[in-house]
Amino acid sequence: MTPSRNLPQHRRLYEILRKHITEGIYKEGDLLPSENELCQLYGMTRPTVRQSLSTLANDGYITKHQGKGSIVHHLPREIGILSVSGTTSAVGNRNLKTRIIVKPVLISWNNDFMFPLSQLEKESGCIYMERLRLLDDIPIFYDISYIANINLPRITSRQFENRSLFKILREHYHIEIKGGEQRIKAIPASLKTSSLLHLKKNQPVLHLERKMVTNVNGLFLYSSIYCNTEKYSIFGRF
Amino acid sequence: MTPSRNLPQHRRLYEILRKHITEGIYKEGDLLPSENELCQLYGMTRPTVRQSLSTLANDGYITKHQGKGSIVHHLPREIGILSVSGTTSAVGNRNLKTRIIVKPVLISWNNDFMFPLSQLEKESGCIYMERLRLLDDIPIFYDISYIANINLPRITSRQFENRSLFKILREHYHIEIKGGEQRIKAIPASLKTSSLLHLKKNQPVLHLERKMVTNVNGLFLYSSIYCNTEKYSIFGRF
DNA sequence: ATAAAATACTTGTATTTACAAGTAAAATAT
DNA sequence: ATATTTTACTTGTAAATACAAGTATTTTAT
Repeated sequence: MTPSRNLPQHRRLYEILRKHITEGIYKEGDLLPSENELCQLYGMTRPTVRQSLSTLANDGYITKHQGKGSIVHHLPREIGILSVSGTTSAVGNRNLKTRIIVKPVLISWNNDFMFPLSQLEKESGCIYMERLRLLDDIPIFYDISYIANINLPRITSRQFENRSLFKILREHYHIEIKGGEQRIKAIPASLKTSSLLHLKKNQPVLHLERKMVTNVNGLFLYSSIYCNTEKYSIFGRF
Repeated sequence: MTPSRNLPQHRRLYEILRKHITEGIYKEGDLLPSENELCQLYGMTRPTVRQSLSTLANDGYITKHQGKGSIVHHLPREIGILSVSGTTSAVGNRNLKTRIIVKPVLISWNNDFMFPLSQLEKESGCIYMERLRLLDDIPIFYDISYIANINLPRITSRQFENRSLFKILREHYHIEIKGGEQRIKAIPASLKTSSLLHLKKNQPVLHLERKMVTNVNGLFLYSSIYCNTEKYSIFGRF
């Protein structure tokens, strides 16, 4: 069930603390146990514990302060790697729904795909899907996903409603997103995007093209995302 | 001159390698010297060297591959922390200019500033400036900067033309950007932004609101950036 | 009561040592 | 010649140890 076995120790502790933070066991502004306490608690040495904390800090879950401790933040990191933050009110317990526009189907790659593809990817074909994601019943993201069909049995027949694509890839295929790159533009809404996102034609829309690197060698996830940023902003740390 | 003295060793090596990468001594795709070679070259032990490389990897300058080595990338991290990548052609030797719209002046903070401010910041007043940044003579960024006036003597009289604000802060005040957060939206261009960015009114513009954390406790940099993304995209790694 | 100094914490830096695991090239056997 | 195995590299993980430096509290002196 849990993917916690046969992981390196520092990674195990990272996952434990990350879970505790995202589940709210540690709250915004709380101090994490000190490094020495974590050593005792989990039977590790300080360099190992420090490696976990260092990764957490890099991922924005904590900030470390010499002489003081590690302070918890748990704002971002929802909805895939993207996160939204309300411009008017706080985020709060968001009511997020996913609606499938085009169910996962196997197609061949477009010739002028937004990112260069490897030979293996081209030969494998492409799993294509379109989803609309709503926050409090307001359409926020129109998301077109592309995945190379490399060792993903039965993926086209899975249920994606109200479930994160990333969660499914993680739980069923042990695929983790390690990072990636993206290009961001502001463009006028096309007829299709404007109708899906409940906007007028030519209203500004945020367009992201992203390539995500996974823990599986040669397997990347691609997506083209159109965002309605009228009421919400894209939030990010760097 | 060089700020390399009395830095920790791992930081020193980080700065050296970063410089070599950005100056093109190591080229895209090159392998960095192995960890053991770097140990010998710079008289450090492997954990120290590994810490430098780990930071470089986190910052996107290299990717590490077990059994192979560390591969150099030197795309991003220009123009402040932002970076652009051409949508039509490659980036190449970009011809970047900065034009001052409003010279640095000391003002008081706006009451409904885009980020919450500390008491110290409010009391210190605000150094305000507006700049326009052009790539190949095309206006790309209209950049409004806000800095709390905390220990920054003579900053309002400095030359900012064609020089990065970050470089000046780094060289003259030893201020380094450690990270930050940002909100991104697509909005219609106002009259002012459209004229500055050579766009028609109501054309889509990318709007960033960012808060940057520095190595100086309590000192943050804020900026509101309007981007013309007609020909260029914002590029980022995550 | 107030201010200064000592203290007990915290994280930061750095060395040394050892073995595991992935990669690529060289040596060997077929 | 080709395939296989070995070898020599690379980075990854992990422990044990030591001291430096920043922070906050407690104690002490005024």
